[in-house]
Amino acid sequence: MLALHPTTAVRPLHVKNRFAPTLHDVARRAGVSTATVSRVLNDPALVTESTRELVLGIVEELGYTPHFGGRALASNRSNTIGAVIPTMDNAIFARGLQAFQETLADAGVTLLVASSSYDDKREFEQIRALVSRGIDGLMLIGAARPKETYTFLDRRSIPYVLTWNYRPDEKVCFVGFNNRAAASDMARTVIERGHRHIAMIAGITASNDRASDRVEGVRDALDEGGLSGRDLPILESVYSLNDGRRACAAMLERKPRPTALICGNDVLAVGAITLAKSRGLRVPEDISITGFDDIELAEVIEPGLTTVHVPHRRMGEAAARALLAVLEGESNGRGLELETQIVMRDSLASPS
Amino acid sequence: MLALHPTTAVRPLHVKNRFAPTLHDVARRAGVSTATVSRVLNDPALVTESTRELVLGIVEELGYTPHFGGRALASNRSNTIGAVIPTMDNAIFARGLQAFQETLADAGVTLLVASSSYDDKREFEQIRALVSRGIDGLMLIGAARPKETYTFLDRRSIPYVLTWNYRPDEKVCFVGFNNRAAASDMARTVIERGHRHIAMIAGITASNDRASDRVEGVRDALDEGGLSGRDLPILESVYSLNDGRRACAAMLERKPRPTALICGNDVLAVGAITLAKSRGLRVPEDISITGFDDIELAEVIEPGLTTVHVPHRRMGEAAARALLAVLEGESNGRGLELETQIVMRDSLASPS
DNA sequence: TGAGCTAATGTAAGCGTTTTCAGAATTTCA
DNA sequence: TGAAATTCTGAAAACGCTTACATTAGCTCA
Repeated sequence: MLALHPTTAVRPLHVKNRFAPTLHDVARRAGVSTATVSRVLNDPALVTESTRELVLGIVEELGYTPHFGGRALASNRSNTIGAVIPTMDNAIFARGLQAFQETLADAGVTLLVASSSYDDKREFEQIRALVSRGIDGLMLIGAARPKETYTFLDRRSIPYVLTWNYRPDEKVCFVGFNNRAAASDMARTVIERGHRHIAMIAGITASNDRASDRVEGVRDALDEGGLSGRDLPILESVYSLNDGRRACAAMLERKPRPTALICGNDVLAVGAITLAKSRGLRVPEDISITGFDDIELAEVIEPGLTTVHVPHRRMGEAAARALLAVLEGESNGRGLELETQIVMRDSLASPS
Repeated sequence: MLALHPTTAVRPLHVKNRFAPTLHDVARRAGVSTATVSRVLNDPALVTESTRELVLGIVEELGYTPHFGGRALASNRSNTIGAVIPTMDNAIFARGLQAFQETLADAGVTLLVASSSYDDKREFEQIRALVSRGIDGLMLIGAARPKETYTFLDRRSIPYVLTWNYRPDEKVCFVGFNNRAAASDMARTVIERGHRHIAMIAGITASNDRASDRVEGVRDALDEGGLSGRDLPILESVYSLNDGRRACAAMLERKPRPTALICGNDVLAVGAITLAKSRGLRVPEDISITGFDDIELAEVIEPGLTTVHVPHRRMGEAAARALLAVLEGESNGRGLELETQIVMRDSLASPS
């Protein structure tokens, strides 16, 4: 057997489902055919009330649960939708995903979640795993991934929705918000406050269109405001408080010191705020700091974080509905753009 | 590349999907039998090198992915483990779950996640859905659920692990920490600081053994410290900042006003801190507040939250390993108790 | 009454895999 | 060299379910 994966090579010893009753068991016990039992379960209207009750009783008594494999095989339908997110350990995805799942559950559709650890190859593997499980549709985060991934999906004709971003000019089905425009708005607000020395701490932009679009958005605003977008000092940083602190520390070394720090997400911004304060700087008097996402942290930190509010729950719901519509055959597959909103708290002010 | 274009995307409900290549397609193209292709994929050593390479080439060329349903049906095995958590939108579960999934992925096992919205019935439904998908094992949060759920799992002989709690005297397989003892430690620490007027804001204890064990732990410590555990003022509250604020406001009305507020989790504690501050109280000088979990928020709030640190990632990993061990038949199914630790920050001090 | 409906149920053919068993090809060794 | 042992490979039978089609039962109405 495979030496590479010794753990999987060893087959489970216990004999599974030895006691799992089958459709056939139910049918025999009820004295009807398997077809009838199947109908009771899938399309009860086709069956007389008395038979239905009889069968349901037996189902209950035996604790019967349909075997998904058999069902998927026979019907080529799974009532299942998949989602691949970069990581579960991130408040941003969690909220939207929870809403996505709730909307799906209300429609009787099961959600399977997998995570890619921000790795294109891993994402592809996970997509394959989901597809092989017969998912009827797929939700993905953002648009940046290898062409092969899309080719695979198209070849299998799996409908998919891209979320957490919206790009007006692309033909893919986005259900999300315009990261570039939103970041641009935020930067414009900063510029309007009178800041001229602006720096940015961005998320990692490789394979991450949300992060890179936010960078572009900030550059757009700078250019527009008569500052050079190309010369914007940028540091890319992993999504964690400590990395936000580190990046902020580096930015504070610059001469002249930036009077405003635009951060690619709230976690980085909060990290930056805590570092600035620990260095004896007052926020926003000595340095303004802005975020993006509006997670819980933004409201709790002192000073309150001025940031871009993203309607995560609404986005999750809308993505679910878009996918459900396609499955019902009642969608033209057009996407949906959601509005973001700048939340003014206390971390942004005019430079003194 | 219209993702949701109806003509290509919608699989008419009764028409078989003509796009996915099957084992048979691969076999025919390679000029071998389906048995050989299956062997190439599952047990390559059984096949001559030349045949193997030929087949693998075709697999690649066709973009073949085995159909999970067929496989599950034929082999009665799925290399899949399920998890049902109360909600995805909660930092506490997210971190442990991510670690759980990573450990599983390293072993070539897929994780299916479902969420129950803290509802016993819904949890049972989700478990059924997972079981019908042929999961080989299951992870659940806590121990409090109807007997029927356990009966069902036992009848199906699905091995399961209970996490986020550990109860020394029960013979179920727990991989977690002793909530009761940890809460007791925290309360003892508070008492040792000299507090006599202590109140508690707990999570909702119904169907939630973590929350109720924490309450019991605090009561234990009070009794032990010569204060009456039975008389502990308690408010139960949903997991959210605002509900924490509301509960704290109510507690501040009490005469005499508590000098210490023990909270069942960090979110409630942070909510309580922000409310206390907004009422002009100083924390910890006027009122001490403690939490439980040690999420990111605890480190960022001012003052830093004194709380119980839970090794979420280690717990997720350990739970995964425990389950994997059972699947390989090399485990007696005994659990594992992890240590928690009190993290002293600044929100706890002696009463003035 | 019975022809002609409709409604309810049954029969049986797959769906895509794995796996047992048997046969073919190759190697070994007396 | 030929029989026996050893590899490979293929045919075909499951696995649990859905569903097209066939059949039967229960009506209506002339």
